Amino acid sequence: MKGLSERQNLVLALLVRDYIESAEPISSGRLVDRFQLDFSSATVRNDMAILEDMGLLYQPYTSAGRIPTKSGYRYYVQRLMGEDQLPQHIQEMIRHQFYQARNAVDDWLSLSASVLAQHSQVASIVTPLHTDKARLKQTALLSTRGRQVLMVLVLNSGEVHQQTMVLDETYSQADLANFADQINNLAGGMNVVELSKLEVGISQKPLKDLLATVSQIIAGSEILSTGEIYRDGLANMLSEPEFAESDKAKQTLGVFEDRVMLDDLLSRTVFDNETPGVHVIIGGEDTWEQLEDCSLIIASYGSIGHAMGAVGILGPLRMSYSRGVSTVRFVSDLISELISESMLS
Amino acid sequence: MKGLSERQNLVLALLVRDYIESAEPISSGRLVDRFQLDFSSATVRNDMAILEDMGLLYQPYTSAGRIPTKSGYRYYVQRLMGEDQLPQHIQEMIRHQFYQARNAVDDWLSLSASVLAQHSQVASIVTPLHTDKARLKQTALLSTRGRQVLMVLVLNSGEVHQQTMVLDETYSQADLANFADQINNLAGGMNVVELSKLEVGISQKPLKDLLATVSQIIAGSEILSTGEIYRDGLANMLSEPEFAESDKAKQTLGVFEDRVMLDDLLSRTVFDNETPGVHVIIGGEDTWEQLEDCSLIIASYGSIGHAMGAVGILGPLRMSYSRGVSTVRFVSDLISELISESMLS
DNA sequence: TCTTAGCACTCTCATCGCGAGACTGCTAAA
DNA sequence: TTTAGCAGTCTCGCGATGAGAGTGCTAAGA
Repeated sequence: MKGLSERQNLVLALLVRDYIESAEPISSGRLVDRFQLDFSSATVRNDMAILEDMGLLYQPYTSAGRIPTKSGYRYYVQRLMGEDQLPQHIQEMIRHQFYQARNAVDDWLSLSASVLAQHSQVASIVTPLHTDKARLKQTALLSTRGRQVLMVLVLNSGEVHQQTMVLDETYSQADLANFADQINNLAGGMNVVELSKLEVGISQKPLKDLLATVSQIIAGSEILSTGEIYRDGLANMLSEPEFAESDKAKQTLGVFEDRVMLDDLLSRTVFDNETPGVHVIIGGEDTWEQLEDCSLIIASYGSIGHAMGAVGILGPLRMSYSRGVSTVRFVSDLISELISESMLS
Repeated sequence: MKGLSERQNLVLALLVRDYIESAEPISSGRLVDRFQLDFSSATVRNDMAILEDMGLLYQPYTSAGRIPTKSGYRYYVQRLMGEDQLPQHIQEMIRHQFYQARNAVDDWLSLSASVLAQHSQVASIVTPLHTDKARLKQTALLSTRGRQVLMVLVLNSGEVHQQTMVLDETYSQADLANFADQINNLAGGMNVVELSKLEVGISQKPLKDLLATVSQIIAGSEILSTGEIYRDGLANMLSEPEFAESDKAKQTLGVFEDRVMLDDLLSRTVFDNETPGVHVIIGGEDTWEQLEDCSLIIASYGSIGHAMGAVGILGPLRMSYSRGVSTVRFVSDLISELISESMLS
């Protein structure tokens, strides 16, 4: 992969950019024309042949223009693509939208999905907050109806969970407040493992059940696949010409609905990686077959040790990577910022 | 629309059923063959010609078989289609899935979306609970971090809302519990209008802000377009042959993402109608253009006066209406039942 | 050694024509 | 009122054809 000349890099970069715009195989002549190159189409043709030998380009058939291969895109993203920042006025606009939203994580996330879809013109995916090692911070119990109570937990990450449960008998709100206090004193600051040890020693009737529910909720919060995934912009993606045959469209749609795959993918990339920042996954990188014809640009938000989640976009191989990367980076940074602000205040 | 003979009704019914299965124009001969009719294809041809004159069928081109028109489907659904119950063992299976889920409305709804998609083989839509006239039942305040507190409201419908807010100074959990008590005493049982009157008379610093937030949340809960809409099974729908050209697919996908339209549609049908039960909307019924090539089967769940929402499925015109209606009916009844059980217990 | 002009060659794509096949509509008889 | 028979019509698939686009190669020039 070494030894691409300056000019070959230029040819590859221009070809990728042109193809991303036009969605048609790019010919040597067209490249020279459009970009006013000061060398001839024959020269470009020679370079193209070399790039093809290296597996960066291919021809859909003899004597057609060239199209980037997955490796071609990867090379482009890693070495040739300059990342352009999102224009200042668009940044302002997005910030404004976020500040107008209610001060709630859920709203931010669904807004993120819609912002990403709109500015990248492809489909977006946003996973909810998820805590690595959840510890109980605060408990509340509210009577709702008869023996049914609502338990609300705040975790140390700031994440909030709620669950209704039915107790053995009817208690007054004062009793419930008392139970909540006891739980906070007994179990405050504990994680799942510590909770399960604690449970063994408790046998009083309502408290035992309540603690069981607490630890069930906290355990549940540690599983990645919790909560709804926010999605938007599917229609954007389907309007791309590569999804004209509905086979591909269907396959890609499947990805969108396949939580198991998404979870696997996220935990193997954004969450499992030392290098933070934006990840670009091109054509499934030979690991996820269903993603063969798609690229994914994802980043985590939140902070390690506290609650985390992922935001990203899903588009055809032929998507605007520079735009995508800058949009995803901006949005993930923005949410992280908002969340940490809301935690500190 | 009067005066269809017994045999013409039969021909129409068989044709619709056959077309729903095969997705191909149905010829007179085929009908006689497949259903062992004891009259000839020429007779069927005559009846078909009459049905076509009445606008119930049409030919895509001269000397092709026939396809039902929207009116044809409507006639079929209203008069000819017997509704078959979901088979007993499938009912059991679905019930089982629901009882295994956590006892939380959110989980039931996302499960409903997946069940509907799976059993109807088209796409499903489930809107969250929504209260008609929300009244405050119970409040809790939990300190999360510094001056930030989490407010949790239970409405008389059983619906739960939460919102974080930042107070003017830091209060202890005991103070907060005290504030919550005050709010419950002052504002318990009130709706938005009453709350806004109450607010005028209050000027103590934290209480005033807290009450403002309460009424903001309750007001928010009265707007239909609140909370995530659960969706599933898009891939199912795209695999139908009518969505082979991606134009239609894209249009239909748009419907899926267009909350405004969905809200309009739901409020004009399920929510605004005296007749409860399952509604079938065929081809947008000349009101919603985007739905021209789709049918929608929807029903409300919950109960009038308490919290309500809608469940439904979205498929091509050529979908199995009998299956769809019975599935939607079963699921909506089941959720209603579960919700009212969870309220009473 | 690198670049470029020129040219033959290849492959796609749109178009056309044609024949087979599928159904219908009509007519006339039962 | 139903039915058999038949002519007529329209789609669809197939193969041929020709234009156009773009390449690879060769040989000359820098």
